[in-house]
Amino acid sequence: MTVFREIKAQVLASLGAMTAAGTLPEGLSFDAVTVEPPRDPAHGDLATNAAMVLARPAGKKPRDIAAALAEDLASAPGIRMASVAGPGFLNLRLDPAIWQGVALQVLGAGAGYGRGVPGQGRVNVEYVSANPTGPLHVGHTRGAVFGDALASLLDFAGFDVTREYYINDGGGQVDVLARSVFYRYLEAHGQAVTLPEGTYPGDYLIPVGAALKAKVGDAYIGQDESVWLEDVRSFATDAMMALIRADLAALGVTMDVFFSEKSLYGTGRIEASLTDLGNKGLIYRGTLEPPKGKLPEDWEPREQTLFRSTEHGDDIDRPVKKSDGTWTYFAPDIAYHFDKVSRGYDRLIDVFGADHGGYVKRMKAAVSALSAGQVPLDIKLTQLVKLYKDGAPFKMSKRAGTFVTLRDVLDQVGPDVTRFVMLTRKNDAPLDFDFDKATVLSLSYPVSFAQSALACLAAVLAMPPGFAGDTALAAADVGLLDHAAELELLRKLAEWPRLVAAAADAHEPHRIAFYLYDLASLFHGYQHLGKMDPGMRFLTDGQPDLTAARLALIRAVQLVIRAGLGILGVTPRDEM
RNA sequence: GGACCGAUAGCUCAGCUGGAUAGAGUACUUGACUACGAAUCAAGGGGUCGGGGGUUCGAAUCCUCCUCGGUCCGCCA
Repeated sequence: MTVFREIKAQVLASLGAMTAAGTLPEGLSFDAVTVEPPRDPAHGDLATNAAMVLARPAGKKPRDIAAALAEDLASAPGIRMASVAGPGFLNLRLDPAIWQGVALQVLGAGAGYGRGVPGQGRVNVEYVSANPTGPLHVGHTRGAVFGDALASLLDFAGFDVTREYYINDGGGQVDVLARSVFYRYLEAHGQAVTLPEGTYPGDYLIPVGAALKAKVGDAYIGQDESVWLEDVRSFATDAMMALIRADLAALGVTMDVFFSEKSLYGTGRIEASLTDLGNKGLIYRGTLEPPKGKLPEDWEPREQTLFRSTEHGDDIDRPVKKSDGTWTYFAPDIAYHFDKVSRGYDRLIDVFGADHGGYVKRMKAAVSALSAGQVPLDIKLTQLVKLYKDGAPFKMSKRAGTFVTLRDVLDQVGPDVTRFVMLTRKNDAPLDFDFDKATVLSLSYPVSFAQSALACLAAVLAMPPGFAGDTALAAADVGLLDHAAELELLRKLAEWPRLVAAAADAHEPHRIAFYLYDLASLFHGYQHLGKMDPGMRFLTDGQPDLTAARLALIRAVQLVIRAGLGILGVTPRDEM
């Protein structure tokens, strides 16, 4: 039972009593009633808007309701004072024991403090899903970090999470990859080749060509594409996926499932998913309206096989077959999501780059249709990463050789800073990533801030003989924690479970990062008091009870910071 | 022509899904350490929340119309 739920229950009980006493009319909904910490701590520990949201339906003045509620709550256990403020806020000041008890709650739960109860449901998070045609670049990194942190957050919140990568190995781009590797293969045999336009020029394919030579010798030299294409494609795709997995591992990302698009072809699975839609009357032959505005030169109306996605919220119907009868890219994606739905997930999450924004509605429409509206799909778009160097925008170009890979970023700033920087903002806001700030000024980044708090905590907690162990600390007299700074820290710790639940619900891992920053900041302030005033040091000579209480508090802080960094995938460091 | 996302302090970003006087970091100004880690702390200045209209007790947040920036719009995935 968290503090917030406890007090909210008190408020609801009082409202119920007021209804029974006739102060409030019967049948009011209390759904809109919130009990939250006010923005300005001077207003009290908690505030409720009950009077204001009930005023209109009850036909009473907000301040009158608030006054009556205050009277009823004044005698409630744990509430020291209730006062009406502003237009009808009811500010509550709690018995300090309520907050002090939080330290013991944290110690009791240990690393699991704030963790949601298991059994929230099965959720599939698909992220990265970069084409297997080259190493990950900086744009993929954001999706990777975001998806990974979101998955960890949901896991912490009590969901059963699958982390999944969709390998786009079924389209034309892997044929291009195969041909590119074939040229490198010829090169490895000493032939002078110039890479034609439209192939992948990257150096990373040179060793793949050499590896192909080592595997097949000269068997493919002079042979027609029909002989080698399929084998080289498969060989090259495997090589690229090995590269990508290594990149992900360097970033600290591990997938549970790699799902191959190719596995959907020739097995009847695409057909089966479209049959399912067909049975629901959502597949038809038809001709799309030409796009408004600039008309493609070669536009002519053509009959195609279409998915009636407008039935499920899309703006126009979408083709699943090209005019030549082959599948569009949308068709295997439908089959893939059909597969995910049929694997029994309660909810699906896709993390896409911003360039897939136009794809969201049709994918949601497909999942809505395939699952008969039973499985919600949330699509999180990560906006582009704008690179800066020396304060100026840094252009990424494959041709100019200024292509910034995930490896480049990791080599410069390391995985922890990369992750934290990318997580200290919302996924749908653009991100400016400055190499200089991340390198030269990386110390001022929040990650270091949180890390330095951890280092300090570890140093202090390692020091005192006789206080080691959470069981010893759990016996501390936390009633001694009555300083304003201590109560502020306790209130922040009390928020953690609530924050985790809200962040998981909103699919917003960045809230964790900001919370950790705030918590570390409060800790630094608290720690500093000891520098000014010897009486405020953690280890107080001759006062073992006070020392134990303060160690219990900062041990709780340590546990929460570690748990939070764990969710973000940042390595907690006890030494800087 | 249309869809989606963004616009908050000089700069980089939060703002707990409608709450009270809009907050951090950074930069700037001022002050505080000879080590329980200054990789820190305290204080100060800095804002028409892109603009107009609307909804209500109350709007940065919701609805609507504009402006600017980004992404995308049948046979690339």
